[in-house]
Amino acid sequence: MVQEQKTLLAAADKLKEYKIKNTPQRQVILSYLMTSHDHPSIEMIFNYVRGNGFSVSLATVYNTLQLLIDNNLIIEIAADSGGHMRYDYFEVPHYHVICVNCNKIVDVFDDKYKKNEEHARLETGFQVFNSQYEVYGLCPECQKKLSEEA
Amino acid sequence: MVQEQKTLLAAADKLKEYKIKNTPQRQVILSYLMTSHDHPSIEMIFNYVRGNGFSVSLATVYNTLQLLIDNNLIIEIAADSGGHMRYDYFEVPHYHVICVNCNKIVDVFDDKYKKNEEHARLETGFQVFNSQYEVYGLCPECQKKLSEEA
DNA sequence: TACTATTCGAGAATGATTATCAATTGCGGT
DNA sequence: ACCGCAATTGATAATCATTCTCGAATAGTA
Repeated sequence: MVQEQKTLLAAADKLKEYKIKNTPQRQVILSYLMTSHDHPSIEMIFNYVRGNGFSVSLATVYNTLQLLIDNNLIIEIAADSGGHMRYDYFEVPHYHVICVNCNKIVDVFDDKYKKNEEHARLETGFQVFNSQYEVYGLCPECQKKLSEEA
Repeated sequence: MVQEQKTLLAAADKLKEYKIKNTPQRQVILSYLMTSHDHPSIEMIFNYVRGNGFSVSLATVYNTLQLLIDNNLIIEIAADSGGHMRYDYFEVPHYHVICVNCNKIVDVFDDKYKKNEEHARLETGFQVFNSQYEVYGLCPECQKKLSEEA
């Protein structure tokens, strides 16, 4: 069985696990998010689905992503200063380091920041579902580029 | 001297400190963010400025906020599921606990989460400017409301 | 006070997101 | 395996937050 089919099945399993009705569009979108590590934008997801021979509309991409967010399967990242949201599968907790110059997003797989969730619960009385941490700065490439310009 | 004038002067000082040209609009917007703890939206800021007898346009509010963000004086929070950004003065590090039901934002003044910035720097080589942490959950009021409905 | 670069502001333009609704489809029950 | 129906899809229109434009007004400086 080829890799593509495997990840489609893995996505189907995940949908069943979360009691989300399975459709081809949802399967492809989720499998893309589960395997890609490029924090895609809406547009990238839309193109990916069509590029793989499935029909899809923008409305469906938006609806599906909202559904996955509501189920805490993915998170939304406000990285792009151009107002483009980016999406990321979030089974394994990690945080994002974002370049304010080129908008690159780097994953750091360390979940220490999650420890604050318990503190937040005690402090506020909230029932906590999730949390996310973002670091903003200049990536090594942009540091070099900008120092050369100066 | 009345409180309002004091905070306007404080805002003017802050602008000078950051070498940002002082204008009435910027002074009022910054002073509002410095003193209010309600994480206002664009619309709230716009109404506040006009309501205090200053002329302002939406474009100016957007421009000013972007300027303050670029100077790390304030941060942008993607709290409102309706796509409304919220803004917060960020001199004292703290994180936000956000209710996914009513969009309420609660401040928690604990900067432990900031410790991860050093880790991010070592891990990625980024030059780190800032970081923010958000916790998502249900506030006590919405917990009660939703359990009564069920 | 005069100069100049910067900022302001009203409205237009843009573009991402949401709404609409008829046609289609997944899926539990028979 | 088939039915029936609730849920989903998708093309398009509608909405609305944000950005752009550019002439007028203004802040800071000498």
